[in-house]
Amino acid sequence: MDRRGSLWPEVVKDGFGRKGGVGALGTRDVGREGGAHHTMHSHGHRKHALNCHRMKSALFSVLCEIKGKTAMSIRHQEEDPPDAQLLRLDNMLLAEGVSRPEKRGRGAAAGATATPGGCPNDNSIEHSDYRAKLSQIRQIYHSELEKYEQACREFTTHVTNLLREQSRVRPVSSREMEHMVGIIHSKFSAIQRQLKQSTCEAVMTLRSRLLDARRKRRNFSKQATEVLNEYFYSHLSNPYPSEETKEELAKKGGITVSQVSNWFGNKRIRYKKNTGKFQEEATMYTGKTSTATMARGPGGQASCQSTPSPGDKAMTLLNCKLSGGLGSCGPFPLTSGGDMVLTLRTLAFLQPPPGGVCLQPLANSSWQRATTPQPTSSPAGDSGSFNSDVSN
DNA sequence: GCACATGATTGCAA
DNA sequence: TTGCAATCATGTGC
Repeated sequence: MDRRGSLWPEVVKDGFGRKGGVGALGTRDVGREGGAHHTMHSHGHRKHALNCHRMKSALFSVLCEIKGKTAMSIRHQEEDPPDAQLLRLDNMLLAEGVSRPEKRGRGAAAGATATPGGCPNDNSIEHSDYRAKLSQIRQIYHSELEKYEQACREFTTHVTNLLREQSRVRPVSSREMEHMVGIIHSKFSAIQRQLKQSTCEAVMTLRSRLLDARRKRRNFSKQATEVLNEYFYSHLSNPYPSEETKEELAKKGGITVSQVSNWFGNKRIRYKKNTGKFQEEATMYTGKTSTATMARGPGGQASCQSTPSPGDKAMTLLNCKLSGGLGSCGPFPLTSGGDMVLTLRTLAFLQPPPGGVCLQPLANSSWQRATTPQPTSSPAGDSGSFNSDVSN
């Protein structure tokens, strides 16, 4: 990263090595002043000799004349157009949260969550990785920027001092000084631009690796799947968890709320498409929950949302019966005490109320035929349309 | 390598 | 905004 080493001589050359006697004389003199080849004594002696030289005034006027000519070229170099690329880089670094100083906690996360396709609730490993690496990039960027700025300040002071020194033997206008400072700044800003560009590239690479790989997925843990399935099958008549429930499920499963939403979206549609395929799973989970309910006893559930509604169980049971034939229950284990209770509850539930009102929870299960209406007589083996049969 | 499972994304409609 | 449906892309078991 030794850009300073290559830049400094370049600027010096650009500033002092210009064609013409003035620059040549000045450079040589100043160069020696800054160097260690000559003693201060001999240096002062030369200066004195120069100032007392009888030709000094004549030489000075010649220098002024030449200066007048070179000033024109200076004028031509002024007023660079604003750098659009630098602006873009600045904007991007600002947007990525690199330009502004690092904030702790939420501030640091903001950069990551503002990304397209990023999930606001996503605390995945990838995102924490991203934030950590972005933080590293930010630190490097700021330390390098600080270094360059300091170097720029030092060098500007250095050159200004040299020019002041030179102004004793040659005409150095304040305009020329400003011009020289401008050159230095432009050189340093070129370096800064390079730094910004590299930083942008690093951020883009990081993003493409960790954030934009949106389709990267990992299967949920067994626990997460179980939590979700338990809820789904125990609320089969209305598998639409509320926001609070989603949060609860997310917490239980160690996943995000949006992942819970995705999962339920996928599950509903896949269950609806192929109910038969999910029979075993349904049986397993409803069996589980009913056993759990039995073990806990009535009222054992803290949340009524987690308690399987009779309608759900009835539906699962009927699903089972219809797919396996009314005489047998296929894989559904009717031998356990819990399932006996379940059957009784189901039968009790299926009793039409005195007012003759339709079975409410089962009516809710119309989600399965909400958008793709199922025919009243379903094909053999497809028990997905039984709800309409029952509720009718 | 293939088929299937599954989480994520996208476009659309209500 | 939410959910559905289709689709994509990756994981997994064989």
